[in-house]
Amino acid sequence: MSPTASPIENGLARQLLRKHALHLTAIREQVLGVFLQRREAIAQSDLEAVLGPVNRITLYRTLRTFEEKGLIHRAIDGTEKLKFALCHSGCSPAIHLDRHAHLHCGRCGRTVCVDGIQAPDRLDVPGFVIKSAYLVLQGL
Amino acid sequence: MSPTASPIENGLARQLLRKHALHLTAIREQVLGVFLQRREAIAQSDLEAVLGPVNRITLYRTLRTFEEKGLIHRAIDGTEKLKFALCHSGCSPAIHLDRHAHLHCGRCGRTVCVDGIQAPDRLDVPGFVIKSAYLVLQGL
DNA sequence: ATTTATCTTGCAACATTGTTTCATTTGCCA
DNA sequence: TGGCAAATGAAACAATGTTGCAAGATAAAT
Repeated sequence: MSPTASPIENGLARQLLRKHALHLTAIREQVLGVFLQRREAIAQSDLEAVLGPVNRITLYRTLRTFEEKGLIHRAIDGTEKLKFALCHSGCSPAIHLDRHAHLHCGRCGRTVCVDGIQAPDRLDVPGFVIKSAYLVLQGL
Repeated sequence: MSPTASPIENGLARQLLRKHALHLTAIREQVLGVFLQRREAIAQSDLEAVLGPVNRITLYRTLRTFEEKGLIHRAIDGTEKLKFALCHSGCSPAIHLDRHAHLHCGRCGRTVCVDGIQAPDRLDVPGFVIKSAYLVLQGL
């Protein structure tokens, strides 16, 4: 029994996978389960720690596939680690709306999303078209 | 003759190094010269491309030293590459003020700083203390 | 100018992460 | 259930991050 398994998240995970035309496999369910449970930015190494001995390459490709299909997106938090976070409803495979703030804690290393604070969607810089915006706040 | 050498930048570079109690060496002058000349976020691989055959480890440590001493800081631009940008006057070795916007161009890959746009410095999230804030805008 | 203490460099070596190819296995649908 | 497309895992390699240590360079004192 995985420490992250839960009937509710598994159901949601299956729904999501089906919705995005992805095969239902063990790792995908597990990974998506973690994202659904802990609603924060997660790095591949975090997943490996939680899920136990999973294949590194498969996990790598699982994340890329999820990103490609629009289930998750990259979450910038100022660390060197690449993290991913669950997409909200506004995301499509092509365009990721990620204007909300990412709070990165320098102490615990976690990164949580705060929807209340938004990055600006307009700029007075001519010739620059915003595709997406990130707001990263470092603190404790 | 390095393509990045210029008497003005060299002078500034030496000043900066002396100010931060760092030994004056060839690589440090060169690296700082590039930062001074191209005022945008630069990755180690960019520097290697510009400077030619320099020692990878030395360059790595040069950047870390500069960061540690408060000459440069990490610049987040949403790519997986770690980039650095020159510190402004408001930076100290301990605290990097980096509230201004980073515009990252998905086409040319460059990241430029725009001081006019600032990330918020206050939050209505209790228990979270902002140490630094980044605003990343992706576009073209 | 020489010496000396300290900082800096470069080599070697290793860890981690990113990435592709290809054969094999698996999930899904008719 | 059979077949096709998708997904996995092994192997292998590239790129990047990181440290210890000996040798070399710098700055400051003599």
